[in-house]
Amino acid sequence: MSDLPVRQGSLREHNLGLVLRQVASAPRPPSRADIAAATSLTRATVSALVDDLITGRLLAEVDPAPRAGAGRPAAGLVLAANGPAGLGLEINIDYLAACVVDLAGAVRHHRVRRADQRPRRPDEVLGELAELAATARDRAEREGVEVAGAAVAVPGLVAAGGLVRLAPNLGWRDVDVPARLGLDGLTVTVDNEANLAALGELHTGPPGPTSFLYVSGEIGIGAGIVLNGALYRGARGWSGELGHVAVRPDGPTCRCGAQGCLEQYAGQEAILRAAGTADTEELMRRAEDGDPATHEALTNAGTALGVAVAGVVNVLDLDTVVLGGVYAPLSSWLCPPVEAEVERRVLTAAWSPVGVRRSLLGADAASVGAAGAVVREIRDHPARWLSRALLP
Amino acid sequence: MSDLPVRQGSLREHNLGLVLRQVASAPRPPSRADIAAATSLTRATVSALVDDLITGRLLAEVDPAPRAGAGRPAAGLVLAANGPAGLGLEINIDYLAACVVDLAGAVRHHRVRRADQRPRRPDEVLGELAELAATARDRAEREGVEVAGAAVAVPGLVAAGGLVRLAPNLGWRDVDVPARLGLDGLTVTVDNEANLAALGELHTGPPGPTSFLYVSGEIGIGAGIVLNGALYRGARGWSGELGHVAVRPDGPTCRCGAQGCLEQYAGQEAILRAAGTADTEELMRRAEDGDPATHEALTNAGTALGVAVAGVVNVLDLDTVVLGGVYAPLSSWLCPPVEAEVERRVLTAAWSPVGVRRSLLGADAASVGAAGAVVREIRDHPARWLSRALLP
DNA sequence: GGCAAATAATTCAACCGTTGAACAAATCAG
DNA sequence: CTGATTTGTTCAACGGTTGAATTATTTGCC
Repeated sequence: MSDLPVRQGSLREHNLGLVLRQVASAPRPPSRADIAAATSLTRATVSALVDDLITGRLLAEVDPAPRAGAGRPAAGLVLAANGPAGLGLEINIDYLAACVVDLAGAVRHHRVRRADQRPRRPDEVLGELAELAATARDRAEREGVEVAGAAVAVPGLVAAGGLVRLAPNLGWRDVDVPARLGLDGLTVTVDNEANLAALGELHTGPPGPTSFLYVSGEIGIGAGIVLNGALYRGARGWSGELGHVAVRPDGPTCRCGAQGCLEQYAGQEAILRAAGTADTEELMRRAEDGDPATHEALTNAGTALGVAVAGVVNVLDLDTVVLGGVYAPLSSWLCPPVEAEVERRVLTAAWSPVGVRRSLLGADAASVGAAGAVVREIRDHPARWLSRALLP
Repeated sequence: MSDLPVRQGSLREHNLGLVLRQVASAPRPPSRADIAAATSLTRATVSALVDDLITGRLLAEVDPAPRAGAGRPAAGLVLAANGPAGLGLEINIDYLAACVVDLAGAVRHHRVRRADQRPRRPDEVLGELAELAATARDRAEREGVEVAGAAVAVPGLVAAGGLVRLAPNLGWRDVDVPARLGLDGLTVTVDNEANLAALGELHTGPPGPTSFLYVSGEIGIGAGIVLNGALYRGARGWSGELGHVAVRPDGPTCRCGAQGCLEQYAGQEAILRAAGTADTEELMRRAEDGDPATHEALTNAGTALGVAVAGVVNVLDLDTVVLGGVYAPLSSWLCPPVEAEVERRVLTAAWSPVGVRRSLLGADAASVGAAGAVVREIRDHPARWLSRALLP
């Protein structure tokens, strides 16, 4: 219940977004008349709105598709490929990533630099990330797309203004990411890695479920929660701490101080320890070779994960669970036990099944999701972009 | 992202609601000028909107409050006490209830009829509830308020259209409540008891937290989830099954088939069994007398509840937990162990505390919340009511 | 007691965005 | 070439908000 007054201009803002989303979700380039029919706006209104969107470089006309029957050929409308684009950045334990996604959702640039970030100081890390960002922006603008904003994915808790309150596995505390990145003139938002990955998953591929849990397995275990097509961030923005849900209340003590946290059973380190190896690549190989000890370790982790996930699904009534991060490549072994626990423990599972599947985007989910979040913001509120785009 | 077109009339609809909510949330009757200042609408616009709302019997003018200084006295605006009202009904294991709440939120009528509903057939129960509803409606209309709709609180899972899919403790399955109630001409909605109680809690007293978990302890344990001031119902409307969250994955078998569900540790029957009594009144007496066995039973139940609640808070980042149902009168003994577990297990609790408190409305939460939900619907979408009110 | 100042509410022309109908543009079928 | 058909634009009308001017009603002061 947004308690803001609504003036005449708000009509325009809303309907601009409506038309834009209509183009975005259409299976083939729609005509102005198609949009009018789909939205129940008038053709006159749609024409006026489309004119604004074309001059604002958000839409473009394409050659008329060959039509059957009589009538003037329709001009197809598509999201502009040379309009504004989003810059997505990711800081993770063992790599940095940058990518550019255009308004149509295409990944125009993507680069990952692998290195353990834990021994480095925040300034070093952010300096290198700024370099990655600069080259990504440069490449993109040489292709004719203008980077309109940036989003940074971080494995930690983020407070208002982009302050990283705590990133335990990086050893960061109270780091002001936007200030130290220094991307001049670009608005920079910072968000939890699981949140942005969940958004990436939400907007990738054909329209899927609009309420789901994205579980991001890394050193810690985070979760992004999408409810009714919108990311839920929590009362203070710190939702998704799935790794510290209790699986056994009197289990081993976690580094957070509590006992029996999920992280102690299904965190990356716990799985490696149980499987008797120190390397995820090696774990994958052993699992593929059918090593029994590895399979047992993965089944136990999946069972613990399933207990925690079932609790969340019981409370939130979600129909889909997506496994991402390091869980994605391991999903063949993790999904079955997770599914079994969910099936057993979710009250409503009997008559409405809960799907458990691996992430579609895999390791790129967070950076692509971050860039996608920037363009999605423009797509949902085109008026802001239009008023800014007309100044220069 | 509501994908509906916005026409001129939508402006009016939104701004009517805006003005109405402004009056509702003001500490004292505001003038038209006050509303204009608060909403940044023009005084001219506010006047026009208020005129519509007064002729629609949603607002009323009161005598000007004595003002300091010069100037024409302002006419105060209040929510109409003789306008539309909501009828709230509740079916619970051991009582039926009906109440009427007017637009201003005042409880104009309230009646509870205690009797064990478990041995009775749904038709009998709904027949008696219809009687209660009829007298409530009669009383209300004799006072000059028009009952505009009804909402029914049920301890079970409700599907679209008011079909009670499953109410395990009543022994109901697939009962079409609106059809069998037969309140002619009244739109009847049905919802889970915990959901409506959570709404009641949200709108009672001074504006409180907008994201919280309402825990309803009865024979089963349900939860109503309020996120950002709105009830979250889940992907299919079956959220809040807190009672079947696993506390100990290998604990005793629950009647749902799974093991170690919270209900087995903190359900009403489990508490009574552990305390060695069969009656809640007796339990209360023993607790107040300081009986050690009773205290231990309550502490153990509170600890189990705390483990489950901490998991939910970790995932959803809520700042408040409200204990309702039978937990409300027991809250003196339940809150401390719940708080202790939340403090220990919620990662962010260290720097942003989570409040645990008893329900303000107590046993009336669900019926009052149901009636409140009806008037809230009118308050949030006054245009619908206005267009209907002008017909007769 | 009368008058100026102050505040509340209403009136009215102007403006903005959508509507609906009329019209121009572009193609196909015969 | 002509009529049918569909797309897209133009334009007067309409609904809703704005802002300034006007009316209404009180207090304070001489």
